[in-house]
Amino acid sequence: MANIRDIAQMAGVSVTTVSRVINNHPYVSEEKREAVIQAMEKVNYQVNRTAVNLSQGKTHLIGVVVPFARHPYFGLLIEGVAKQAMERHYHFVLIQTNYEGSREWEALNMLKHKQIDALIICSRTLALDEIERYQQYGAIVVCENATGNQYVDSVYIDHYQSFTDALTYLHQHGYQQIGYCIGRQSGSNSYFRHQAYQDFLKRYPQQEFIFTDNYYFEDGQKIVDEIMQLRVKPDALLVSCDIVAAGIFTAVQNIGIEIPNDLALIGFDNQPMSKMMGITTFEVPIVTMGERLFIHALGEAETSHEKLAVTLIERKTV
Amino acid sequence: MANIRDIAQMAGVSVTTVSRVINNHPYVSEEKREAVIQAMEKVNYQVNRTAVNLSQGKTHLIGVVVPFARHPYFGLLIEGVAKQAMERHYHFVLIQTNYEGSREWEALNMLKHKQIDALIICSRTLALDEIERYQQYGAIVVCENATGNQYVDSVYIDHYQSFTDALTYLHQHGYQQIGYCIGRQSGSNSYFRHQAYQDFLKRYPQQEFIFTDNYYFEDGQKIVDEIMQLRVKPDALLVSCDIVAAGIFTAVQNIGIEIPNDLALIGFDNQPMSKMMGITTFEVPIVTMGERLFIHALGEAETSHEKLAVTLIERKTV
DNA sequence: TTGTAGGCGTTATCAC
DNA sequence: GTGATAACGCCTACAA
Repeated sequence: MANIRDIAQMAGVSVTTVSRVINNHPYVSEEKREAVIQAMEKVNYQVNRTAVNLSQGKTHLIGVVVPFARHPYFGLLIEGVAKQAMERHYHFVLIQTNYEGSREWEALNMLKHKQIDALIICSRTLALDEIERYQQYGAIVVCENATGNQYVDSVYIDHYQSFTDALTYLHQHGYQQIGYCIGRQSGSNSYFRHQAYQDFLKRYPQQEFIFTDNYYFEDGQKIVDEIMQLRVKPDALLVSCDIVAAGIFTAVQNIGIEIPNDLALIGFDNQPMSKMMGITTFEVPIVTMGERLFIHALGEAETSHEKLAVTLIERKTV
Repeated sequence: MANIRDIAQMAGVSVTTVSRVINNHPYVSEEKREAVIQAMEKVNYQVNRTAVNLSQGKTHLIGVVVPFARHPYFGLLIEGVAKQAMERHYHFVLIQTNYEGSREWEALNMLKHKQIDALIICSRTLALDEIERYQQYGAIVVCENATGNQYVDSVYIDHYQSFTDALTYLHQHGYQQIGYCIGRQSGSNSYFRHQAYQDFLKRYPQQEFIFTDNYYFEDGQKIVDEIMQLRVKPDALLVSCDIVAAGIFTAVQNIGIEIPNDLALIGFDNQPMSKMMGITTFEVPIVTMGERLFIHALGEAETSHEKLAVTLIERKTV
């Protein structure tokens, strides 16, 4: 494959001139430009991006860390990132961690080794102060409330507030035994939601119902099975993601539990599926969040920490 | 940031020696190795992968082209690719095309510009002979029957056969008005399925029912709406992906259509969701397919074209 | 076992 | 306008 020197020789100019025409820089006469273009076309010249990267000290690549790539929530987040990446002529390396710390380290090391320019961590298991240290190698953005942290940027929604709003809404509609379903128990976002739940329980004492490790549609069945084992059952459920809510909605139909009379449901994210099933949910601007994460990764955001608003969509499950 | 030369100087050795210890090459005395390691630790030395890439002419990166990253089918495919990539210390750049040709060109150009070593095309809209030409820049693997093509590798399942099997199975169970639901009409895999359907109709004449542009759960509702408009309705549906079948299954419950009596359903892929809902489906080894795609991309496959087997999982919707 | 020197393909800084 | 030439950071004959 021809390189820039070959082209220079063929066109009878210097590599500088060739570089200028490649990058549309000024100060090159029309004849020489023409000659260079001729030469490039003749041998089907293509720039080697690796060389450009080395020379510029940039890769035009950012890393995106997700626990599960095929979860609808992260799917939308990725979509947002991809959208901005494309517009700005960037690409991204997807790193699925399954919440294994070693994979997160690997992503961090890619930053260290200059394989990527910046890193977006959509969800993490490593401690934030471990992650912070890698900020010296490139921008790091997390998708959780990291307000006050001076090393990493963050884009997030106020999970405490939205959970509180949802609980209050259910309470106002007369529900008295409210539980919630979530993915993992640990994690920053889960923490805020749990806090909201605990604070709500202080105001309106009732039994606690928490269902954990729920990520996918089929986990809805699992939750319903668990509920059926209970002597005292919840009469309303806050479900951290729509697809699980849809699973509950479906699983419940065969066993004579009526929604919303016997059981109310509030989902999160406003995935298309919840619309079709008429599930009351919170609209979370996930795609926008992905886009903003990317903007922060490029260091083009005005503020370090950015909160996005959510809105309740009232449908038929409350 | 320190480079290999700095380390060499600090340790009082040559860059060659440093390179040797970095890459665990033989022929370096214990003392020198120790000195180098000391120096590296002292300044927290990290290799610059871009430089390694340029020097070796490899990026250790492969491109993965999908139309929609958050579709469950492609999600599983990506999972398979990711699995192998991790084991072999590769990473991958995800390119979502939305079936826009320009995005596919972009992926092809990444190969040309040596930003990636190889390219996996999970689904395409560009013509295969356009794609073929880029094979000179790196291995290209497609996820469709490309038997006989000498430029690109392929990993695929026999859609003609599985569709034929499914149609026959439905026929044997007494269904007489069989239709099918699919994503896009064009595309190689769709072509084979359509052929199977046409050939079946020749053997057992009946009205034709084809529902296109169905990708997600909510499209099930769309299909059911369309069916309700029909004077003559299908009594069985072959659905090219489980999630759509699940959507149909759900949409049908409110309008008094009984499954499988009024309408039989056969899905594809055996996604967890179909298990939960008891949907009869074909088990397609999607994750394995992703893994094999990766192996082919690395040029480590024994044959150029590889067919994977599918099996029918009988459940309650036929 | 070790080191020298050239190469990988660009970009960027000067001087002309 | 144009062109040497030195980075960028690493690898690898080849020589010693």
